[in-house]
Amino acid sequence: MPLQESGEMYLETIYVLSQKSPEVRAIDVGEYMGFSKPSVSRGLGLLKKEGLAVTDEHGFIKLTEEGENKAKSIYERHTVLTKLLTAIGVDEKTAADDACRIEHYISDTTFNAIKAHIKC
Amino acid sequence: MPLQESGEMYLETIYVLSQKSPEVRAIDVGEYMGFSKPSVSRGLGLLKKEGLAVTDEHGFIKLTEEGENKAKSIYERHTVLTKLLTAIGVDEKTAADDACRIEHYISDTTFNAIKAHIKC
DNA sequence: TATTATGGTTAGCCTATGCTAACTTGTCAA
DNA sequence: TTGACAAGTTAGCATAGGCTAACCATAATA
Repeated sequence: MPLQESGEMYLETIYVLSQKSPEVRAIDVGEYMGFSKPSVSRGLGLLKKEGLAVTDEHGFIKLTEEGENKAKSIYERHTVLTKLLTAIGVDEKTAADDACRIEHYISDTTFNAIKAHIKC
Repeated sequence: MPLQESGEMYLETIYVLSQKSPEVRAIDVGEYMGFSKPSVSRGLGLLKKEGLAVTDEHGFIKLTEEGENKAKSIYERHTVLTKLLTAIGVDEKTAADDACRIEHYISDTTFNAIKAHIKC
């Protein structure tokens, strides 16, 4: 099954948190996203079932190669969209918030067009 | 309750269809959206409960003033987003498809920025 | 050692929103 | 008049994805 918005958000959050510290726990993900422990537990379970994440013996969450690739591409969408929006005058915070929702819904075609456009 | 994506789509569809003909029936909405009759029936019921639509004695769907205003603003997002995407090189079809999803998720701030940007 | 705090899971509820099956109702033609 | 089709509704199923309550396990501390 392709990831839904929810799954993409968990993936992206794990990725972002692991940039700051490699020791990412479920509780950190929940805190960051404002979700309860059980929600994270299930969300994470789905990522594991899809082979996108694993937890090591200490309970730290690691993305698999596939998971990391997906997370990176989602995160790239996030940054590119944020750049596009700030470039046309949207404030930083709103741009990031909107990008965070939009990032799950644009096609590759559109994403590539935006990326090319921003480079100009 | 604020409308969800689903409700916005029903509203927009009714609006679009009533531009072509004022006699819009639930079955037409379902056909246009590719949804079953019961789905439309429920969706429409929600719009009625929110005071956004009514059905007349012949079963034709009419938007209330509030419903029409909302529908217009959603549709405007759709057209503006489509324009933005085609302007940066996305093909017509993809632009419309993506706009159709994104339109429900952008803030007023971002929308206004895009509108202003396009006018340049 | 016994208690408590922390982190994770399980069970089960709720809403949104799609679906099918089956019913109702109204119109129209044989 | 009756039978059939078209449109709409009702009942109930499924999935996604939040939540709380309650439980388990491990680690830290009195």
